Amino acid sequence: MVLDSKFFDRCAEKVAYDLIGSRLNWRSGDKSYSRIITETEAYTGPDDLASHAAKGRTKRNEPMFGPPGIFYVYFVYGAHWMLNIVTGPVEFPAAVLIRGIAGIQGPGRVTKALSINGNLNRKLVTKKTGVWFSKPSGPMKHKVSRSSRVGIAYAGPIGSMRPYRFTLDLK
DNA sequence: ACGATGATGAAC
DNA sequence: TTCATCATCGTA
Repeated sequence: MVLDSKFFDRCAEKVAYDLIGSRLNWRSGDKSYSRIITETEAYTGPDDLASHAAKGRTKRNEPMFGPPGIFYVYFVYGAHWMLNIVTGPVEFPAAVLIRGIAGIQGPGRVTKALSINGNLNRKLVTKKTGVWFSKPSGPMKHKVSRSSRVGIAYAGPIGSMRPYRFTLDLK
């Protein structure tokens, strides 16, 4: 089943957890591709010191304040595009970063593999857009691990501590 | 372990 | 307009 705005209209932490084991789908030309999501991170609101939203509303983070189910794509380190999906509720700045899918580890590598760039920013997550998420309707049998987030030392010891990184546990 | 690389946000 | 910083990655 394709994940719609309703799925993303929940807190980022839950969405990030549920996305593990779900599928990231994309279209390239006339072909479609699909891979299991293996790593995500939640950025949970204005009080989350690791989040861009901790600085308030800016031109860059504007999409985070938008409706759940739109993409937040931004450029870092002069080299890499980061793929995020905004979570609910509307006007509450939160999002989930896609850090890895099967066979591709690292947020910059994911966007590179999918040829994702700023063009996707603010777009709604639908099949029509060309990048979407899906999940089997039955129960999934996998284990999810939690840990602290990567590359956010600027958030300080307290902000960095939150276990908002989710990974698929290979048994 | 470290430099590349350019947009971003805050300061001046 | 300048400056430090950055939700990273490839190379060493």
